[in-house]
Amino acid sequence: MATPAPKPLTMADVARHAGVSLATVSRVMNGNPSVDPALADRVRAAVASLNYTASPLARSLVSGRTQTVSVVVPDLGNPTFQAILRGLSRAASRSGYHVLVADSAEVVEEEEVLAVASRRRTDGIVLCAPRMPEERLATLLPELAPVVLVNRDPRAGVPVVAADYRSGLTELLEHLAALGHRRILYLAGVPWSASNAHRLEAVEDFRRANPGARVDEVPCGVDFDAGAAVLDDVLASGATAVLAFNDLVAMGLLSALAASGVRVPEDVSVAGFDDIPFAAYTSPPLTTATVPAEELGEKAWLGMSGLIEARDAPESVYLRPRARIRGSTGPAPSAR
Amino acid sequence: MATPAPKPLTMADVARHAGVSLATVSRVMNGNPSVDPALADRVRAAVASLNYTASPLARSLVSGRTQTVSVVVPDLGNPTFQAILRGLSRAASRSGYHVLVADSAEVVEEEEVLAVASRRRTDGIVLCAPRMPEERLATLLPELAPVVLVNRDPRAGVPVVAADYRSGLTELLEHLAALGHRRILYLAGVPWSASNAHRLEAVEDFRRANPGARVDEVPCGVDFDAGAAVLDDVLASGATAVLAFNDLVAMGLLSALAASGVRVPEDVSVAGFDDIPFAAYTSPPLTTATVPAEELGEKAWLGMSGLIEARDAPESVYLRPRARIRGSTGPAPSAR
DNA sequence: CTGTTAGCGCTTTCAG
DNA sequence: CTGAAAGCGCTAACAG
Repeated sequence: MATPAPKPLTMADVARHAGVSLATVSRVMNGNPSVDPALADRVRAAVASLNYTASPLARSLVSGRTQTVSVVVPDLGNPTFQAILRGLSRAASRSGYHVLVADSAEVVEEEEVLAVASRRRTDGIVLCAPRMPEERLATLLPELAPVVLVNRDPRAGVPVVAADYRSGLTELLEHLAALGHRRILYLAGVPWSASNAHRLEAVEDFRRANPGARVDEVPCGVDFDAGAAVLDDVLASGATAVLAFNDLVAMGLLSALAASGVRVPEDVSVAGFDDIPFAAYTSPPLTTATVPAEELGEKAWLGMSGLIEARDAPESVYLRPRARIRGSTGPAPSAR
Repeated sequence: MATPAPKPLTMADVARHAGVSLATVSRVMNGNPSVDPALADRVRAAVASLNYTASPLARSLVSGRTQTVSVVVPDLGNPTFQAILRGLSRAASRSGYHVLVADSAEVVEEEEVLAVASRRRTDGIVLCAPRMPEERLATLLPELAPVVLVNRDPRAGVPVVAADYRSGLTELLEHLAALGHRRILYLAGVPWSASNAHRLEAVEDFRRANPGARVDEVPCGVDFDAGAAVLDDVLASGATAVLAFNDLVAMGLLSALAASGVRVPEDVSVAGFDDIPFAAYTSPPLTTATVPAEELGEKAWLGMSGLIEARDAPESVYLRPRARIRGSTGPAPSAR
């Protein structure tokens, strides 16, 4: 019963149907006011009766605009990027734009290839590539313009949308200090990522301001497994509180801790970062810093749309995470 | 310092540079063997030295293929759709395809508009529209072909990729029965969704097979809040076990239960559905049924790619969820 | 084997 | 105000 492919209509069909020229149809479809109302109506009628829609492809080819933007993320399985994509996608959609998404599967080389390939089919690209080395990024950028960077260090000419990880971690550190913790462990993420570097700055600030406290760093990954794998280091460190690189790591650690009978927060306090949707539902609920990832996505679209429309200057945006205190952090154990 | 937009090269530039005709460049770029190796090399050299890439837009216009597929989901914030998108995106990427994603924000009308608009820019569409009424879907389908449906009832001519919710729920129900539960509550999701209907069938099967047991249905939503909101109904029902529509609902209920001092599973057992990545990390860990959503995404791509290449017949795929028993379900309380 | 010539479906001068 | 005509950048006959 399947109709044998109702070959899509072209503008010529409409023109014929309405008894006007191609150009007139085009004008009407683009809302060009310089068309006789009577003719315009005839055209609209034809369009309606034929159920015609212009080929986006053809109009893109001539106009040079695709009404689409690319987004490249390292992992669609990461709640933070999911939220960014969601915010971006909904915002872009409101402006009639489409979103082409690419998941680089955490492979940096792939990231570059995808970005370039993806960008060629769209009007601009939002790049989430936290671990791409600065140099590569620098050479890549001209090829990608217009581009908005997410969670990278600021640079001339390219708007950046990022969370201020430094102040977020500072709040968390101070929260821990106020609870009496003097031995703190920071589970570092990807060493060469901007957000890790900023967290490290916060750690430095804190050390300077609290000479009596000690903060150690342990290299760690960025996901569940990484958090679970670092259990022994945590136990051996003698720290009374640990700051995980992100919520995923914290949750991995939390479950490893629970499995080995260590109580949280009685024996050790644990804090995450990002405030992903599930952070409130762990046991105990996770203390963390809220990163409004969805808003980052919206801001990224704002930046992108600014660049595309060449409206305003590409202004960078920094969102400030706030400490979100829940049950996984508590007073430092006195007896030690 | 920004280079003033290095207007992208065209094939004509390459042709000139290599001293050949447009057609020859095109042939070389498309790996057409009927080109003199010497010429071909000259062309390749020109392409390399100019760093030329063909315009995807132009080649799409003429070839009628965009190397892109659309995906429409009701909510990019839902872990199940996230996983589907991830699986699909990675699979498509391996075949050199791009993915255009649209989030309908749970608005059914929007779903149709997005699907149509989105589809026009791609070679096919994967539609996740669980709550779209059958009739609307039926009229929409011809306009969208080729299309792969996710989690919908089978139909002629359109491949469907779905989880077998019925057998999944049956396993869960039997697990509960084996634990001695005789009063069970099912928190129903969207009434007119196929997956809800199938769960209801499982409930029916179970009632027939277990006349001594009682299963009641309570209408409910599909997210955290819906699960939390249904707390009073759960308490009032006198049920010793509740089957949530999905993990999100189960988690919402879990936290509401915890907040009101009801112990899980001692006082009441709770099971979810989907086995989202966080289900293992709730407290207690959530008993659920595993839906391999990422695999659904991969299969969806397989189906899509089959349709596009007109290779194999569009065979539907049904993945079978398995009960994943964790700590949130336990023996029915004896005293009641 | 290679170049010339039509278009793909639409926008946009440029005349009338 | 409207139509004819020239492309956008590329592919695919169709001749040589």
